[in-house]
Amino acid sequence: MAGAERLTELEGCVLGLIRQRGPCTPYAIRREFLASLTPHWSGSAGAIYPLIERLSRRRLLRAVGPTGDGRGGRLYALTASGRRAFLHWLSPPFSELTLGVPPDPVRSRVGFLGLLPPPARLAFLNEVLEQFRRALAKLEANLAREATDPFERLAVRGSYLALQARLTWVQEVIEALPKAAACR
Amino acid sequence: MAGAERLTELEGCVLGLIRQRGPCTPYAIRREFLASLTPHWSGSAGAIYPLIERLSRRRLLRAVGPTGDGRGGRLYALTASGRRAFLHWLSPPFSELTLGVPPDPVRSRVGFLGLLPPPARLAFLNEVLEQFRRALAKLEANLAREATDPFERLAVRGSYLALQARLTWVQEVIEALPKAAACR
DNA sequence: ACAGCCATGTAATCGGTTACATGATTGG
DNA sequence: CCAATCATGTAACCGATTACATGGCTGT
Repeated sequence: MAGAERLTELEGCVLGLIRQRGPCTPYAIRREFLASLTPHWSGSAGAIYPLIERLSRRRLLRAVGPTGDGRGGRLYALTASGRRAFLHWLSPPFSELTLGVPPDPVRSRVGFLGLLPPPARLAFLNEVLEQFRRALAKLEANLAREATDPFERLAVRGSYLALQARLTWVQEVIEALPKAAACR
Repeated sequence: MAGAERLTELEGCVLGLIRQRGPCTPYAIRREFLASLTPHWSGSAGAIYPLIERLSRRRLLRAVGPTGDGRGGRLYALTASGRRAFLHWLSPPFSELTLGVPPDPVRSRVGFLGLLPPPARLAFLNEVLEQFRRALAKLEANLAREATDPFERLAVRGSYLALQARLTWVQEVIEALPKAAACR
């Protein structure tokens, strides 16, 4: 059973994108990440091209033809075992890392807020609040505009709700600020 | 200006922990991550010991004495520039990566849910739902029990709300399932 | 005393980032 | 036609992971 090792999160996403969109060039994949709503993956060439190469050597991807634009690029598609590997990545059971509370750099910092001089705490929180509001507005616009795949839409809705939850939480922290300062 | 390069997320957290708890051994730091509510950092020895070493060479940490347990371990504390670097990490302005929507492997997968055979979709979502409920209960217990630093508490509250938001979102996805299946 | 855990590391590997190189394509 | 951008890569680096090695401490 070839290529049966587990997939990275990024590898799973790339397989999924190619499966959804049909045969793709590496660059088309890159663009998805470059335009992505979450900044977590840079979509750097140094990530994508070697990844495609890797998955090709594992026979999960296969070049299925030239792009035709004279740049020597090629279209890649999933093989049968690629489809299997993708479905396996997509389906339960999931690891703790998949299901657990995702990391949030703002949350980490709030945990250390007591180490900031009290006046700076409110400044921190207000700054975060404003940025969150801005991001939320952008997401709203995005949700209103695009008519994509219903599940992609639901995923975007997920980031919207996540961001909204973070926002109300920050408001809660602001309100708790005097009390927190007192009990230090 | 020595050691003025940016800190990793993990480096920032380690500095913060040592600042909060006072002089620490590397292993004490490891335990924090091993017991952490979010599984994102493993707290592996191979991450922590070299990190402490790195920050020491950058003069952000300094060994301030032996542990006294005869194992040759040492207690580390922040230097003056360590405190500066930490405050800089902790304060605005923040990068896009810090403020943006954090990654969520479940969310990624939901975006590809249309590629799963329809009966498997509900199974996926129910599994996630159950796991989230379980995790939520654990977090509740944790919030009820521990009387820690108020800001750490608020951070835990943040993960609670994040998890809760994910849960209600999954329920929303379940309800949207028939409609989504129809419009494929 | 000895088994098992605590604590401190090290080595190999791996996936992703930044930065660079190169040629094709396109717009003014 | 020439500059800017598109597209395809490659090289060096870097931080974190897993797995391993070693030795002190502790409970029975």
